[in-house]
Amino acid sequence: MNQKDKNTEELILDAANKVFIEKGLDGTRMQEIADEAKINKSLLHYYYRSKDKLFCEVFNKAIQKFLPNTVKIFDSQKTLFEIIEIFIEEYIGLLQRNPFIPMFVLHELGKRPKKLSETFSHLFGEIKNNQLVFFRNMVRQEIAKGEIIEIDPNQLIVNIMSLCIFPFVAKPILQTIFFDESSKEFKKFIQDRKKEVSDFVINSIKVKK
Amino acid sequence: MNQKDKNTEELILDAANKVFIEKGLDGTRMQEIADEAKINKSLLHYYYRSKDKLFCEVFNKAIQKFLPNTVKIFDSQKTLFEIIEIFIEEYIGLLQRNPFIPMFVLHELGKRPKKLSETFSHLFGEIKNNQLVFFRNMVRQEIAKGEIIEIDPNQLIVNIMSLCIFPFVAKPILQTIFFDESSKEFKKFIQDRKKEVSDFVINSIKVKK
DNA sequence: TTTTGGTTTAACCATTTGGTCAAAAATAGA
DNA sequence: TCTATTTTTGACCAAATGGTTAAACCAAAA
Repeated sequence: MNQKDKNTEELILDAANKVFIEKGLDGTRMQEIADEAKINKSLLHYYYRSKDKLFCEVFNKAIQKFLPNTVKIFDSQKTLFEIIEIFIEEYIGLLQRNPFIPMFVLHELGKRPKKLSETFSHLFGEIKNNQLVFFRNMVRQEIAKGEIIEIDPNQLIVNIMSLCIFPFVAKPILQTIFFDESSKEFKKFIQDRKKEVSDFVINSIKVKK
Repeated sequence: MNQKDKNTEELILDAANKVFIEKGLDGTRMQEIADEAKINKSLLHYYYRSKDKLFCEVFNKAIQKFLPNTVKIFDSQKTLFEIIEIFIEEYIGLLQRNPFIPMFVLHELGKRPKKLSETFSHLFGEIKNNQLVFFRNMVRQEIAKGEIIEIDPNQLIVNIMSLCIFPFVAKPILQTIFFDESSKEFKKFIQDRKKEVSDFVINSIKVKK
């Protein structure tokens, strides 16, 4: 759908998405969203009532993208290593397409952890009770089979998430220190990580026979 | 030095430190800093001229804490594995004592990458030209000696930094999903990571003979 | 005690900001 | 075409915000 064909409501949401994710809730001015959408500021309130309501729409979309959608990947037919490989490749790919979402979501959650955690608890619940349980069981099975070393499944999951997400959160500092501000080299570095991280993790937990 | 014995200038800096790091530049009100320091708002301008100047003082202190001080650790007498072990233990310890610094520094850098990167380029330069060179050479030597597997030193460094820093940036979401909002369990999880991350990294790169 | 210097305060200011409202414009239905 | 409904606009508002200033305060020197 072309930007021109979209109705005002969608134009606003797109603009709000861009500005909020770039500048955060506190750093965003309603006027700036209106300018970005090329519409009158009053329309923001006409369609979304308040800044906070509009923010919630944006945050909701963002956190749904950010939370890994593992339903398709977590498949009992695949080995643990296959699952890890596919997950890392797909999740880094998702972040390549949405590089600012991690900082946006994590920063807003950090500023208002209680309120936002409660509002979106249903999303976390689904992960906690389904996806995490599946993965933890799989890890424990592989440990029992002697395929991987003893490791706390939670630590393993956080390790994998850290390795995928952190470079996007730290992009400016990494680009300065490692790549002399070259965003091209940084992008290549990220692209390489799809394989690097996968190898790094599997190499660490695999039992060599 | 007791808080009561400090002079106004220090009281302000302490208060600014707390509020800025908690709420970020945009989320911070000058009045809130004054309240925190229990002094009149005009004194903020009397001692620090403007919000931006005060912010710079706070950010400068924060980024200096955040950038790993490896001078003492990077010692040619130690093995690479020793260096990695000590670094991870000490750096996670530093973050335990300053848990909000990573999000603060990375978020502000993300919002104004050009301005802040330029202002603090001297700090980055020192790391780039000394500490990183030392570590990269050490990694290449160990690869040549067959002690560790082939790996891009930059990827290894980013892996280590990711594993140390990310849990602090993602604290609220991790605490919700993994530990049912129990900050006690989260703290134990972090404490355990001092050894977990170290093992995870070394296990991944060590050549088994 | 008086003077002098830095320090602290309250009142004040200009601008910004989220938000409202009534009227105008556009659209759809009869 | 005329009417009813929805959409859009610009003027406006109250509160908040960073910042200024003149006067008050206070401790130390003369």
